[in-house]
Amino acid sequence: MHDLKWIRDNAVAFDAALARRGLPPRSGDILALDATHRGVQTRLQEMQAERNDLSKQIGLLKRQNQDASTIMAQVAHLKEAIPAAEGLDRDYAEQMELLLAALPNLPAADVPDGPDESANVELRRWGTPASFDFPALEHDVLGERMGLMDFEAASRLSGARFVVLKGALARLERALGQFMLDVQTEEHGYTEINPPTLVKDTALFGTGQLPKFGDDLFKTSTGHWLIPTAEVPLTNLVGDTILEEASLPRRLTALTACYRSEAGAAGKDTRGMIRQHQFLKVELVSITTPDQSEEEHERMTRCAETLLQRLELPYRVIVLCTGDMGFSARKTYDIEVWLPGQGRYREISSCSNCGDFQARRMKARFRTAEKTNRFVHTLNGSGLAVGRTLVAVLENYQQADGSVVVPKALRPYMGKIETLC
RNA sequence: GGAGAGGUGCCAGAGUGGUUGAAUGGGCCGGUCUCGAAAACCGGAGUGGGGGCAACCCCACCGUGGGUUCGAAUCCCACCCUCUCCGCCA
Repeated sequence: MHDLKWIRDNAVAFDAALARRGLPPRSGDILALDATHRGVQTRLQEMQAERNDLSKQIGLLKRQNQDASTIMAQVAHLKEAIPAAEGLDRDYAEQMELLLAALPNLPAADVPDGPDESANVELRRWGTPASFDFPALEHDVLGERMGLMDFEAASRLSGARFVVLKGALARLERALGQFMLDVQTEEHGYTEINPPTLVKDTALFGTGQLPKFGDDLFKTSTGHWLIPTAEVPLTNLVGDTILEEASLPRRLTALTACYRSEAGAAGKDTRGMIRQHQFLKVELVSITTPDQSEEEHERMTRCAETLLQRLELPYRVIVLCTGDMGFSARKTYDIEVWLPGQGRYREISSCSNCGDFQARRMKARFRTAEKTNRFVHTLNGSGLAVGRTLVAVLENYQQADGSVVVPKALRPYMGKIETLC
């Protein structure tokens, strides 16, 4: 949600920032509506003040058992005017809300401009893609050959874009989740949360999925939504609260199932378990002061990278250009892991700084030393999508005979299993 | 799912349709006292919005949204949420 006051004072900058997102200028519409709204508001408030004043006089007279009919006649003309003005006021406020809620966050100054993913900029690489002396296979081929990954069964149960994992492979996914959570909580200071995965629409509004992107979500017959990411419950945890500045940053993590309808992804990644309706993800969320937010963004990204380094999976980090960023983000780093079977890097984690965009929507403030309340900054990122990490492990650790070696970092979680075959 | 109780400020907890933005207690901030602290006493303090260079003025807010009224925390309706009991259930 945008700050209307800021737009009033920075209309040109606002439109310029929208332009970087490929959007037409909106400050004209917004400020015109704002002026009209404030005019109505002023008139309404004047009438309310008059009514309050006269009503007080009526109260005084009545208590003294005197006749108040003269004053009551004076106030009569407001009887229609005030409700009418109130209605207008509400309408304009609602229009403004719709107008602002539909606009995405403004990109940070150092985000590269560009229309789509082709303009993203690679920042760094870690690790060297292994060269196999045999043709590398894709994860789904490996998994099915081992009899540990069953897409047919999944489609009988649930249709397309689901998978059944079995035996050692199911355990490997569990091991990955445990490993990631342990590193983030024990080494990086994140507090583990086990949140609901069904939420109300207010929560989705707070993080920006609603009102615009409901099509991407699953909704239950009870009106609940299945979360597309644990960012939703984790971030909304601080919604409608005032935090003490000293308690920031707050770092939260959760391992949850995530659900996405993939409505706009028809035909994309239909094979394998790259793009599923349901997947596990370890999410990281930080709630910070504005001062801390940029540094925290870098830190969070490193926290996610650490996992790939421990797993010895080659990756690269890119910064998304203005045209490729999500709705709520002002800056986003994607971490892409190397997939030998596909012969390319593939997104495995996305770390976004949302500034105070979400905080304004869900009213998350902090109290400063001067005792004024300001909106917090929220940052969120996956501390890795577990399913895609599983894919990366399979493809990077595959052997000539089609078996897969368990990465060292996961051994403690795998019991006696050292190889999947 | 059935029955009941309730949602008021940082917390607890009053509140008769009319100077109630809201008693009281705790906590918090400032001060007096003290070498310092505690205790005691005095004082201060909500959030958002509109206007003004400013002192300051005005409006709204007692779960949410409507309604009745000159006037609503208080009365009416709907919804949401919480708690207790019963039923069902992993």
